Amino acid sequence: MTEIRPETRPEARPTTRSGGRQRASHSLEAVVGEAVALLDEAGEAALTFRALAARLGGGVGSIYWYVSGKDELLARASDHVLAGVLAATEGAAGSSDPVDDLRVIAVAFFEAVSSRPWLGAYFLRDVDLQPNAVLLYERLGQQVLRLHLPPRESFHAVSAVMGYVIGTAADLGRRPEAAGGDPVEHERGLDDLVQRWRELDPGRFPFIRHVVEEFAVHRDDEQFLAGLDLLLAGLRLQADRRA
Amino acid sequence: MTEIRPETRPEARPTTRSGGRQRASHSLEAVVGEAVALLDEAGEAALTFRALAARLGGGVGSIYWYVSGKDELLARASDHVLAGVLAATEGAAGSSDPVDDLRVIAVAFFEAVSSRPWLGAYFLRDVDLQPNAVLLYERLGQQVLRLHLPPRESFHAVSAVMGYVIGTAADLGRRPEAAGGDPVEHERGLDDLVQRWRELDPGRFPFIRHVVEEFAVHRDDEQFLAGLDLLLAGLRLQADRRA
DNA sequence: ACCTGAACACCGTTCAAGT
DNA sequence: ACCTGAACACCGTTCAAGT
Repeated sequence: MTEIRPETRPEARPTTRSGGRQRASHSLEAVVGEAVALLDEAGEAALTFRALAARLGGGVGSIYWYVSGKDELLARASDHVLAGVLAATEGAAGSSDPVDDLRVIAVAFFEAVSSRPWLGAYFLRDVDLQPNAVLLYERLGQQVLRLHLPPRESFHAVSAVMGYVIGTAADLGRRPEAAGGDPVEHERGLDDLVQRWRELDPGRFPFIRHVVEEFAVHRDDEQFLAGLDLLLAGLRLQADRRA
Repeated sequence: MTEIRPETRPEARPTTRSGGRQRASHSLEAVVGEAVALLDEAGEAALTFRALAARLGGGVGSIYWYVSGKDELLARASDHVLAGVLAATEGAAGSSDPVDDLRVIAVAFFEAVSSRPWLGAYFLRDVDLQPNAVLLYERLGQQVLRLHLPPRESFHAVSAVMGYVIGTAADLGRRPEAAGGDPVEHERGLDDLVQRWRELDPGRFPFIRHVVEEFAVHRDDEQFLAGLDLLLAGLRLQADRRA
């Protein structure tokens, strides 16, 4: 996954005045960039106006000069990350199979969201603040366009892919290792759960008993891909029927 | 959708002592029930320990006798709602088509989550606190079991359906009318967006131009069903191949 | 065994005052 | 035009004190 992060950390530039006192100087880019850095390093709970201000080397109040509040900050942070997804899928529309291309974009999108559980909740909330989200929507859609489905089916197909990506990513991403939690402790908790599920009554829980060993060894990314491929198989079927 | 809510609002029972002073008396059921009522009436932001205590007619501290904190309260609230989904899908395993039955359960699940955007984030977070979530998972799984897929495919199929349901529901449910916002104002904002999208450059945004009129008239539930049917079509295909 | 509510350590947001 | 930081109105959580 391509990270969008300025090469030079956007430090607050202390403008030294003749005499002595310093004032920090920011920019929207610096505010949003540091917010994403804070989120990536320490998770959603760590993004505080006080913590962000400290990182920027200034006061809390100055952040409000650039964003109207925390909602807008997170909306912009979300779009900032999406710029990386767009960059990573720049040439993804090249293959002869539109569904394959759709898949590549969906995977890049998934990778960005699953390591950032907060992203899904703010994706495409405010179109004005999130031009990259609109571009990503359009890029997913352009692959579907090549299937020559009617508008209604085209709209539904892209909505379905986005819903699946965000839902699965948020679901898998909220596990401790994705946030700042201890992976070892998480692994132990998962083993405990598997052990208890192995001992469930097969009469009452035939399904869990049927899949528990798969659950024990599953990998999140494979689980995501398997479901995505079911969805895309359904889409292919629909496209073939229409053709 | 079937609501699980006690017929008699679980008022705090003031235990009158001879002499005069009263003390509220709660129960886990009352605490969780009132939490869900508060969430349903006024949204996630309204669920405050102070507001909940006032509703229960007691002090803030007493809530901590029943739950360890806000996370556990929301996990239990989530499971409380899921009891309704289970009740509503009690006889859903009766048809001759397992995928149809899977669909019925998924729809009931979707209805519960889309009107409660907070639910998805807490679904199946803590298996010990959420027996109904496990039962719902098992019930979805039992339909898949009838397709006689290998464990790995079975596991992936149920994971995919759950991911899609939660993702789409959270996405659609965060629109203002689902929370406590003004539906009229929301409608106006949507009209504005549609108008701006109609004027986008067709060279740069061919997909959005292709679907904008569908977007303008779309209904959330139909959008959900269309995507679900794509996923289920893929699942059917997989089951047929294996047979 | 269970309830109370003041107190604590945080939040996001505002705003008069600065430069 | 932009930055500052004290102040405000909230939070979730704790805990000594009650019954």
